[in-house]
This record gives sequence, structure tokens and C-alpha cells, in this order.
Amino acid sequence: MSRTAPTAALTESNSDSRKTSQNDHIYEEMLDAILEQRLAPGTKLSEDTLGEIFGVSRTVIRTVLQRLSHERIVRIQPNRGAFVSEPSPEEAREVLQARRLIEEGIIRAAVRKQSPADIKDLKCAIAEERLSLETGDHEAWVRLSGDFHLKLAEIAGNQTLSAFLRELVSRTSLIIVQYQKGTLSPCSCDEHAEIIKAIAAQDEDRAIALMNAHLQACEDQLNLRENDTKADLYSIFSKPVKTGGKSRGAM
Amino acid sequence: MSRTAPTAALTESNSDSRKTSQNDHIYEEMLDAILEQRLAPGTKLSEDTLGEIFGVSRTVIRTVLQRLSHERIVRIQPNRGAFVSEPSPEEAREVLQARRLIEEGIIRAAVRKQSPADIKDLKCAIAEERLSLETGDHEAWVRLSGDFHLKLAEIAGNQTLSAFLRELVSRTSLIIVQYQKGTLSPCSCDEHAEIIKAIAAQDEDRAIALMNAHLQACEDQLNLRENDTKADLYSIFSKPVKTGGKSRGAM
DNA sequence: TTTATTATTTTTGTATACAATAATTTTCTA
DNA sequence: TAGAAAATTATTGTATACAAAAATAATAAA
Repeated sequence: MSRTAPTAALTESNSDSRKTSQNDHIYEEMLDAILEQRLAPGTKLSEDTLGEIFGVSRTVIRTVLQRLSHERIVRIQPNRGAFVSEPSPEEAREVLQARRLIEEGIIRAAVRKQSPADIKDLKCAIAEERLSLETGDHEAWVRLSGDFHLKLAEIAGNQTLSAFLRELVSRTSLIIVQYQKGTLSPCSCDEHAEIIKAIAAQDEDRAIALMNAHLQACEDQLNLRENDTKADLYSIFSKPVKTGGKSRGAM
Repeated sequence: MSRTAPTAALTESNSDSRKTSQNDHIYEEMLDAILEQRLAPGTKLSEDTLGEIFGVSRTVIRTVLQRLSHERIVRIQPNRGAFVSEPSPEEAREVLQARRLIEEGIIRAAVRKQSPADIKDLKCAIAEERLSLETGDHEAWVRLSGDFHLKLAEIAGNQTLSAFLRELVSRTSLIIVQYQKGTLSPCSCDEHAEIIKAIAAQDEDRAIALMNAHLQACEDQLNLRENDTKADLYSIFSKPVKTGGKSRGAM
């Protein structure tokens, strides 16, 4: 419901939020559904079905799907339709690497620009996060733990970088859904808290090191081996499979 | 025509490039027109008109405009239509700052991953760039000087970062169109050449310093004072204007 | 029974029609 | 004549219709 900064396109005119925000509303709903795992990676997103669900025509659904596609949350295959993205292991590493880079820059700026109110706000956000973890509200936790990073970006004060990070955070959620092995992350709240402490203390180097470790820990909890069905099948059934008759014993 | 990596969405199936690439073709045409200054910032992009020009319905024009809008090259105002973006001075600074950050990361990766062929390729690109400058082909130069940075990103091997940089490079072109003061940049080719030299010599720190200087030089050549009509008008007519009669001599 | 081919159905891509909003022109009044 | 109000025109937002492609089902042949 209260996701951070819906689109940054129309901060003005809060009164006419009926027609215009129809797009945004459906976008929010679908993004939430994907990030909260109600729509699994690979799920087909039929235009007709979605149109019926939200009570609109395919036209507006199409707009939303295109937007999600540009943010790499959805993948559109020409003449085939839209599907929830299934980020590859390589893409997962890229996204985490991009985050390390961008969030390092964000921390540098945040250390300089921070105000006491900002720190208070961040600590408050972490408290909320911890609460959601204690009450077992997994959906809220996914959102809140991402919001922490976005709040930090806002303090840094570069909207262009914020927009990039927003996309990366969404994609990270999708990556975690797909590759998280076993248990949930123990408690990233503590790591977030440590980062804030370092920022408040103006200790830039430590804050950056903590953030890098935090993101690296996230990546380390993923199972990013290349077991994408095909290669996997061949390795499992290591004896030669019939491929049409030719070149049987070549490999 | 030969822009680098149109969309990265469909690298497969080069044969059916007729229906599918209609979108892409119009997108390319419009992007080129904007970056080559044939469409000035602020220009209204009427759906009907564009549809007639490209011989398609508004439907497909709309898709293209939405894509350009997501890349911040075009600004869509609800119920008003699409316009070529007029990036604010603040946005200009943000874009350049984001580039310094991202390209630093790209250089780090490129220094590690470079092959001799990559360096040869880059040098070749710089030669092309220099040629376009000598022959006075300004349109080609705008494209080629951006392509240099994108090639570097490709060498770094992170497609996610490449996509971000691609957007930033386009936006930089738009920013230069709007804020470049006086003469063209003397010759960024030389700066590009120096950067390559440092990368080839594995001198990471020097390559980064050069890139930062290069981007800073770009920013310094811009006239980024907040002279956005309104404030400017008031400062130009510094004598009190009739505001209704009240509080005349207060300031 | 299995496979290949054909026919049917479903779904996407595009054009068009209509409704809602904004921009423009015209008309009316002071 | 200047300014305001109303009517007209143009443009965007959305729904729908039709064409093209893909997916599915059904039929026929081995």
C-alpha cells in the first residue's frame, strides 16, 4: 500500500488522483504481488485475465506490463506475452555488484548530507523492520528491508541514483525469491543498524565496508550454481540420450 | 543507424526482424532525432502527427513514447501529452554525478577483464571519433563520443550497469544540448585516448582520475545556473513590479 | 499406441472508435 | 476595446474490433 515513491512523475496535484493513478494502482498491485511471491517467477501474465481482474481493458494492462518490463521485473516475449522474470544467476551477480557500487556512492553522499532527523528516521525504519521480523510478517519484512536502502538513497539526495537503486532493490527481491537456499536471512536489521551507526559517526569507510559485507552476505546466501534445467538434465542422465540418430558417440 | 545495442531484449532470431522491430525502428529514429538536436527540448510530440509520419497508429507511437519516457528522454504529462525532456540543472548535476560513480566501477572491472583485442577496438573507436570531429560531422561525433563509454562498459561485462550507463549517456547528450555554453568541447578524443592508455597499463587509479576529470570537464562546460524564466524575469526587472499594491517597500 | 499433420482455439499486435480532458476560438458584456 | 464566458476544436485515455501469430486439440497415418 504505502510503497516508497510510486513513480516520481507526478508529485503535483494530489486531488485528481483517480484517472491518472489507475495505471499506478495496478502497477503497485502487480509489483507487490510479484515481490511478495504471490506470483512466482515464470508465471504467465495474460493480458485478458489481468484486464478482467482489474476491471480494465488490455490497453491499460499493456501499459503496466511495459513499465514492469522496462524495470526487468517482467519479461515480454514478442508474440508470446509477458512473464514474471526469472533472473539468471549471472544477472543475480550483476545486480548485487551494481548495488555494491551504487550504494557505496550513496553512503558517501549520505555521510556528508545527513541530518539528525535523517538518522532518527532511519532508526525508526529499522525498528519497524525488526517488528515485522518478530511478528513473522514476511511480506512486510521484504518491503521494509528494501525501504531501508531506499531511504538511505533519499538522504543522499540524488534522485537519478535513487531510481536506479529502486529498480535494483525490486530485482533483488525477485532474485532472493528464486535463489535463496534454505532459511531466511538471520536478521539483516542488525546489519542495517550497524551501518546507521557508522554513518551517524561520520565513519565513511566503515559504513561502506559494512554495506559491502551486508550485500555480499546476501549474495552468499543464494544458490547461484548454473543448474538451469537443460544442462542439469544432461548431467543427471549422463548416458547419451537419443538426439535423432546422428553423431551418437561423438561426445 | 548503427547505435550500440538497441534493446538487449532480443539478441536471438535476426531473421524475423520485420514486425517486432517496427517498435525498435521508430524508437531509434526518435532517439536519434532528439540526441542530434533535430527535436529540441520542450518540443511537443503529438501522437497523431508521429503516427502519420511513421505510417502507424497511435497505439505503437504510444508504446515508443512510454519507453522514451521511462528513459527520461521524454516527459509525459497526464492528459497533456509527451514532450522532449528539459532536464533541470539539478538533474544535470545528478546525471553527471551518477556517471562518475558508475564509470568508476566500470573502469575497475574493465582494468581486470580487458583483453588486447578490447584495447585495439577502443583505439579504433577513438580514431573514428577523431575523424568525425575533423570532418565536422557533428551528429556522428555526438553518437561516437557516447559509444566510447558504452564500449568500455561492455568490456567491464556487467549488462545491468551497461543499461544504466546507456540511459545516462543519452541523458547527457540532452543535457549538453540544453546547457552547453559557447563552443564545443575542444577534443574529448584526447581524454578518451589517455583513459585507454591508463587502462591498458593497468593503472586503475590513474584511469579513474582521468575519467572523473573528463566528466567534470564536461560538467564545467555547462551553464547550470538556475535561470529558469520566472526567477530570471524577476531579477532582470529588478524594480518592483505591481503585485497588487501591498508591501511595496518591504524588500 | 505413437507420431505427424491439420484444424481449432486462444492470445497477442495493431488499428480504429468513442469518451474525457485540455486548448482554442468565438461570442457576449462591461 | 478589453476581458470573461461559452462554444468549438483538437488531443489524449480507454475500450473494442480485427488481423496475425502461437498454442492447443483433433484427426489421420504408421
